[in-house]
Amino acid sequence: MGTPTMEDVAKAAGVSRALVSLVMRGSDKVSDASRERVLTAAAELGYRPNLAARHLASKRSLTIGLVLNDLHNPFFPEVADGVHDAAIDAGYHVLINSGFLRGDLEREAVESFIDLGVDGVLLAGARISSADLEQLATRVPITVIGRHLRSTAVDSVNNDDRAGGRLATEHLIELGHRRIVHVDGGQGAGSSQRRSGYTAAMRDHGLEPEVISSQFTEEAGLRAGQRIASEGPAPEAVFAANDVAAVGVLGALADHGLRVPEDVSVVGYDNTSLAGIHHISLTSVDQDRRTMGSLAVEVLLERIGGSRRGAVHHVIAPSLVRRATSAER
Amino acid sequence: MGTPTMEDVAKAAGVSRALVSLVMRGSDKVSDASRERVLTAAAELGYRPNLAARHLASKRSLTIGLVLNDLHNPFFPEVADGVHDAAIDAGYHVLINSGFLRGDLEREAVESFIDLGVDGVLLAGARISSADLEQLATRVPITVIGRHLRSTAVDSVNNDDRAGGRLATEHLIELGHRRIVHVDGGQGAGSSQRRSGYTAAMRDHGLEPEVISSQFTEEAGLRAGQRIASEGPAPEAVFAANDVAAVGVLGALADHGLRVPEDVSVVGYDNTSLAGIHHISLTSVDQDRRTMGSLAVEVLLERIGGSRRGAVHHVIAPSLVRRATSAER
DNA sequence: GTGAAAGCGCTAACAG
DNA sequence: CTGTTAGCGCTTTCAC
Repeated sequence: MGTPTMEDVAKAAGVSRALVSLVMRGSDKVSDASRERVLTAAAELGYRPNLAARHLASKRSLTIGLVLNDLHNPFFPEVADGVHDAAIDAGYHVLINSGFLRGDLEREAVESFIDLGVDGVLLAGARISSADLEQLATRVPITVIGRHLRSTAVDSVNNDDRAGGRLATEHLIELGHRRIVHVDGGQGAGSSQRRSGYTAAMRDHGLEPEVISSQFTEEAGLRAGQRIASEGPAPEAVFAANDVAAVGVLGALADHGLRVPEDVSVVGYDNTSLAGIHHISLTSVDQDRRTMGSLAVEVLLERIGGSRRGAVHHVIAPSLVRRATSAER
Repeated sequence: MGTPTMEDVAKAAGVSRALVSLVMRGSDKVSDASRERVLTAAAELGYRPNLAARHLASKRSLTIGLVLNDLHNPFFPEVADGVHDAAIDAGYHVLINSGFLRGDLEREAVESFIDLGVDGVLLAGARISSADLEQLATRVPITVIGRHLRSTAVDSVNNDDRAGGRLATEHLIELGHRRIVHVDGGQGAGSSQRRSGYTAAMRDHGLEPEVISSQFTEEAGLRAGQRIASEGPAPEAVFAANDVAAVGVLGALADHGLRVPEDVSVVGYDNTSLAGIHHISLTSVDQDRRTMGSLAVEVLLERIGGSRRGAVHHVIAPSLVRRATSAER
């Protein structure tokens, strides 16, 4: 007879189906004796509630969808850890989808989460357009992690990328560097703020900003590094918009015989596990990803629960972690 | 009136609900005129089929669940890429869950996928017990990636870890090394086969195997490396059971002033993106993760479709990728 | 506390 | 080709 249903459990326990439903949902309007009977009957039959049916009837799924922009960037797994912790605590399940670095696929991922009936969606490192985001937010509560928003419909949790960009740049300036090139993150989340923090810090110190357009991937960092190393004299320092790109830059510099940090200092962003690897030991701007993930869940659940109307935008302060790739001139 | 339902579309298009259902499922038993009417009505209303309802009624969800053992290990995202490609081609959605390196959590992840009603489950790098696996397989089709199985109920796609272990070891032997230590992967998937390949190769060449028990994490590799570097004279070479652990070993060796490959050669396993990073340039055993992911989807869909009864266990050949961490003695 | 009845939005025969 | 009729397994009033 296939997998047991609530009906089967009710029959086995000698009660009505509605009573079983109450027990399964942990209601306190059930006598201990009945609860006991139902629970043992359910255990004996190996009964498990059918989520699709529950969801169809109740309009809630106790599930949130998490869209990660790029599974290959170690930044995201750590966000996912924080999300999981907080979600489990709140009794929610988490389902993950990858955006494969593409805004259109992110949109699709969100849509399939909506079709699936999740109660809310978390977007990490989102590259999706603001217009799409606003539109999707009319259909499901959305919180974005790691991207700046001034939306009234979508909540966000982020670090202060502008301050982080400034932090990295001023660190290099303090070390005595004057010609500092920024390898930016293109359309990536937070990229323009990091760039603007860099530019502002340079100007403040009477230095000329020099930006190379790039992407949040090692591949793109490598290409940027090759340009830096081959076109004219090498700069004194490079600030890459994230760790993954910084690693690409490091590789290109090494290929061209440039020593780090003796010839060129390099700073990254995110302080991912990559930066901590002994052989890389990359100076990087840290944002507490785990906390951001947990905070995002809280914010999302507030909106799902309807305990808040307006949007909230959390911004946490980044900090600089000094390692071996940056040194005095 | 909330989100539009099939009923609304039928009304707007002036047809029956069943006809709308046929159109939505892409049936060819519909006149072009009707199809057109239905499609435009659906588009105007912004109608999207409710997956929970569809699933409840049809017993199929066109969704497969992918459980990744550890989001932090770059091995898994690449498997996920292969899985996604093949699944999309077949018209299936993929949902991801992390096992957080724990067998019990993997089990839970599978169970929640079952509750959700996925058509099949893919387990990558599974650490779950065989007994649990067999039990779960009675409830949903399961294919395991990267673990050796002799099950008749669960399919698997794997590389030949024993051959890979031998490959790595013989590479080091050919380079003239005699004292080669193996840092193993503990309970990790494929670990015991890699170890046995190592042991067999050593014995074949009249060498004494030396195994240090460890894990598939950088942290564990670091500890193993510290033991190797501090207890007595350093070995001539180390074969670590995966890249992540190898990176830990590299860090520990460097901390102790040992040069790689001048003092010690190091080989990893998986040939992940980590191994290719310029500053690491780790010699490693490659297994084509992307292909494994795609193949696993094919195998799973065969079973879901019922086109095969018995279990199938694919084994692909690994290959060695030589880089800078291994050199002649 | 407990049971009966209605229905969530969709698919799946089965007639016409 | 199109419409009718039953449910899928669960939640949710609403009486008892």
